[in-house]
Amino acid sequence: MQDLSSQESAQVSIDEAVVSGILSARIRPGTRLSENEVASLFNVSRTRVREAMMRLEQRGIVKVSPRRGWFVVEPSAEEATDVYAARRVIEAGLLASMNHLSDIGRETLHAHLTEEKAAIAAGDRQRLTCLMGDFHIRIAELSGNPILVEILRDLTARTILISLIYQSDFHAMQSHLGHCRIVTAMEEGDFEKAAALAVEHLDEVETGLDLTRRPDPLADLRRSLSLPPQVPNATHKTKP
Amino acid sequence: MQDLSSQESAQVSIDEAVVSGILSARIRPGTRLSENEVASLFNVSRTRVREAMMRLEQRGIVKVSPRRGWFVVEPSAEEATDVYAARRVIEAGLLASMNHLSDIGRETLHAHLTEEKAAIAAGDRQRLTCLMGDFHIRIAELSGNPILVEILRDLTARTILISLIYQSDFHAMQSHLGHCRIVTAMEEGDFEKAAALAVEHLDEVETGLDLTRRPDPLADLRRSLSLPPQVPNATHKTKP
DNA sequence: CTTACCCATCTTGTATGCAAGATTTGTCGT
DNA sequence: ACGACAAATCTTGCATACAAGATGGGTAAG
Repeated sequence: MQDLSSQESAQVSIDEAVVSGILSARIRPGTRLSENEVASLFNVSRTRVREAMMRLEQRGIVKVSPRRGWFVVEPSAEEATDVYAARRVIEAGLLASMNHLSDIGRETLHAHLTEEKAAIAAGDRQRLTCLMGDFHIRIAELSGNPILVEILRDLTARTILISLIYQSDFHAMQSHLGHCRIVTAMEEGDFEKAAALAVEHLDEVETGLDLTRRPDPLADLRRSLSLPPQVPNATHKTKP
Repeated sequence: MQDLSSQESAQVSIDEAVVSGILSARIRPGTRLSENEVASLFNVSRTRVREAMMRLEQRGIVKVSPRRGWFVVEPSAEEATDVYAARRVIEAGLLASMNHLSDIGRETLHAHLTEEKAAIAAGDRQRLTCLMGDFHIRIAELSGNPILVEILRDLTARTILISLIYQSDFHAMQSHLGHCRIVTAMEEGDFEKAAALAVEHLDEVETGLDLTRRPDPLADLRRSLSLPPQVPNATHKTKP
């Protein structure tokens, strides 16, 4: 996660670098990933970049616009609701299927909640985004099922992209409390309740989205120029 | 699905052909997929075959053995249990999250059960394998969530590979009855019960596996020579 | 000033070439 | 008859070359 741009960048897989960049909210939805640029960053030929992109496309993380380029996906409103629905199904099923919380599991979750609290106190928004997603991956890891972990990791990545598009202001404290409630239910051994809370939590987050927003193709430039984001109707066509 | 070997085979995607071959149990686990051979079958260059293989690998359907070749996966016993566990989680979560069975949904499911019955009557085992998997995909489709459909399709493909390795004799009627029970519960509007039945059903099928079997690397040759399958200790090392 | 059009440039799509490693087969020695 | 060794063959890994399409900028016409 350190020196991706180093010329010696040898063992860092392209796939991991992109996913990690998304999970930590360093890469925004719609970001263009030029085969040539990525290739030179990793000191490999386009071939390997393309292979990575194909895999990432299969995972729903990037998309190709024919002969135009590869872009980090910008989930549509419909896709966003699909992602949340899928997460509700899988995470609820996962929690409901559990019947025991191991000691190290409890420790892991508590450590995570502590980190969340620290990030809230520090006001580190990027780190918070990352942690909020990680929580659900931690839970998946408790199942010990790598298939589910993989699925939820990718869905989490898409969730982060979604929130970067549609979330005007996210209430970190609310999410944190949701996580706390889930963990409490798990500690009580009431996994049905935990499942219900997870569904509720995901509903809350989804409700907090503004799905009427269109992804802003100028976001990058806007940010570079330090302009306020998403002024509703600021096109030049004002001619009364 | 017809003329893959036709020289004019144009619009059939390689990915789909492989997956469809697995879902219909025409391709066995461990089958070698040579880049050159596939390329000439589809009248394309190795490049596109490799791209397809990369995607299929990401989906857990093929694996590459470095500098040796691409092979349809032969899930280990551990992977097999992971696949079934994941299916239990997702399918149970899916059913539990439903609250309504539409009319066309009911029709679709009934039509499917009728097909199952017909295949049992006809004794068409290959078709049965295909239908048994399709049932769960049909249910996923009821959710209208393409993400879940895709996930379950791939898990079903792996399930079929698993049963080809570890299932000595599969009790079609038992599975069929399991499906019938699930549909009945859904028609009663009792989706919690349907979820529980789905878990039970998947447990039954998983229990029916003989996970001590090792995948037989000589299966293809054995079948070609019309030899009895899986003679336990038939190595040449018999020297008393 | 606006609009239409064309060409230079940049992007991916696909094929091909070459190198490195694995496997197999044939041969030789015991 | 058996086992070891070596060369030939086949496999993927990766880079590169070239073609086709998309984009953007400049120019000329209205």
